[in-house]
Amino acid sequence: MSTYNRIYAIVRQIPIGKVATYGQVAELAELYGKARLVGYALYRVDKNSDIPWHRVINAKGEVSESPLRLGSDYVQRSLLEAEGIEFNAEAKIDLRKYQWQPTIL
DNA sequence: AGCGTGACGCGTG
DNA sequence: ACACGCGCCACGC
Repeated sequence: MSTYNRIYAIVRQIPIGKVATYGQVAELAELYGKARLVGYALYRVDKNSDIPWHRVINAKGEVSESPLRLGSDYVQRSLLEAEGIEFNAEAKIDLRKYQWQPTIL
C-alpha cells in the first residue's frame, strides 16, 4: 500500500454531497501536516477513475486550480453543484454545512 | 542518485 | 485583504 493509495482510499470514502479539505484527507490517511501530498496525489488522478477527486477542496472552502486542467477548473464546481453543494458569491463553499464528518470509529 | 515538479496549510506582518 | 516564508514528500526522468 503506497502513500498515494492510502490517500485515494480516503477520498473514495467521501460521500456524495459532501466535501473534504486536503488537510483533512491527509489527517485521515495518517499523513499529519502533509496536505500538499494530497494535492500531489490528486494531480495524478485520472478523471475516469472511481476516485471522487472533485470532492476535495482547500481549507478556505475554495476549489483549488491546477494548470493541468488548462482553465477547466469550473468542471469541478459543476460536479459539486450537481451533487447539491452551493457556492457563495465568493465562489466558496460553506464548510460548516458541507464538510464531511467521518464516522468516528 | 539526484533533480524538478507539483490540486496545501498555517503563521506572521 | 495580500504577500511572504516554510514544512512537507512521492514520482518520473
